[in-house]
Amino acid sequence: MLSYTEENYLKALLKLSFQNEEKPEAGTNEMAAYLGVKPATATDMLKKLKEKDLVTYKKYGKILLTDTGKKNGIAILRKHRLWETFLYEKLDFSWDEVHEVAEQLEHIQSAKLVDKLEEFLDFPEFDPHGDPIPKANGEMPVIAKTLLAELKAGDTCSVAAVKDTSTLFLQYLEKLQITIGTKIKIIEVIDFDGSLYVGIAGGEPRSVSMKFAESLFVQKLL
Amino acid sequence: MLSYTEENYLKALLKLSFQNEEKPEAGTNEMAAYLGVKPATATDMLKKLKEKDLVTYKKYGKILLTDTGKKNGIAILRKHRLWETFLYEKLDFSWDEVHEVAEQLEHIQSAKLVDKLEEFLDFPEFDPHGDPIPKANGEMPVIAKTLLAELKAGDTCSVAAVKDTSTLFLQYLEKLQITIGTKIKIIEVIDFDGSLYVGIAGGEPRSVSMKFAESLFVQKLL
DNA sequence: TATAAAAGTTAGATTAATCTAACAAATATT
DNA sequence: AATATTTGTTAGATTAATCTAACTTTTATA
Repeated sequence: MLSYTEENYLKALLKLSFQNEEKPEAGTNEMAAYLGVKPATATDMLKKLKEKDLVTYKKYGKILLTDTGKKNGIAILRKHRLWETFLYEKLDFSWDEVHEVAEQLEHIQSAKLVDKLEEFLDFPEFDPHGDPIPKANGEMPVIAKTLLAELKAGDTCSVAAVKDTSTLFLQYLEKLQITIGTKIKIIEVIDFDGSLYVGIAGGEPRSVSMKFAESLFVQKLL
Repeated sequence: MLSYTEENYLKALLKLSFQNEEKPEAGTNEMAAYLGVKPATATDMLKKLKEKDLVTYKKYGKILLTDTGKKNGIAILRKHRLWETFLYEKLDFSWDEVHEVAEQLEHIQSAKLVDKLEEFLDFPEFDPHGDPIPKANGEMPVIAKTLLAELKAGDTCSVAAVKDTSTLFLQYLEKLQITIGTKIKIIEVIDFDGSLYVGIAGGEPRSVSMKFAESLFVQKLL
């Protein structure tokens, strides 16, 4: 049985492994920063996780999840995203409110609960932020991720997921009435600062910053 | 902010206060036994709870919840019973499965979650075991509790709640197809051993033990 | 390549919750 | 009332997760 804290470390390592496609390994400081603890604390926990065969790592080396570690991490991610979906769809939580509560709910231990919840939600494939929800067997659709910033003038796309899940960004999206599935047309790319002039769901054209365009995953439409 | 453990102590004290109507105060050993810890541990925690003004107690004296302590305890009970209702009604958990998971869910911190959950469940008044669910303001219907064992031959009643919530008893009830609201008619009281000869929902008459009759709360019907 | 900077580790301390063993107080019994 | 039993407390230790401060290793840079 994993402790609440151990689970958080595994989830963090999994998330970090997603962040840098090429290299799924993480560093102690990186991990500590992600979890909001000091590096010394992370080192200690790493030893424990290694003892339990959840990570491979040696002193001053990189950290990598073992198969078991990854399996556990994915199970937690699955719970997190199912709960987010529940909060958003059934309890009318807003986009930016779901995360904090799901952080707690993801640690509830009950295999039956997770599976029943999934069934109750009618086997959703994506959470409210557009991220894929792992299946009970650990499978997880890998989606080609295109940033809005990668598109060119004339392209049209549909919002697929948010890269930045900060409250500030999510609330800004809500204000712009952008949600998963919203259509965006790139009218012009401003080379000077990388900002885009876009049409959102056929509305009045407006400008969005490069930072904005790099925080949104989209699916290019024909 | 209360810790997970502190919350459990408050809930235990509240439950114990319900158990003995007349005297709502509890003893150290009683409380330790209820929580499955050693008396020494309970004493330590008591000091902490006193420090936080959640209980009144002095050395070798009885333990009593303060108003704040009671308010907190009721809030936890409210969450517990709402979650039990959710599991039972929405996720098809059985009577005897809900408790264990609700024990975990009751510690999730989010006022919004509780209130939204209550709304989602359409403001239920009783949980699956027939116990009243406290309202957001702490109000809780106090129901006159009659034991099945108190009735006489010829009486008819409707099952109101279970006193014993052990898995064994709940599964036995399920086997007998007894649930909240089931009608029971007392055909005969066997003075020899206190057992009852009863008709359950108009079915074949059968005998139930005194222990059984003392584990079920009912509402007498005219 | 030598050194400075960054990254990571160790040692020692702290806090919360728990335990055991020994002791003290209150209650019950003869 | 004296004593035995039950009930409750204290002291000291343990474990998990965290910290700070000092130290070590690796990596980057002049």
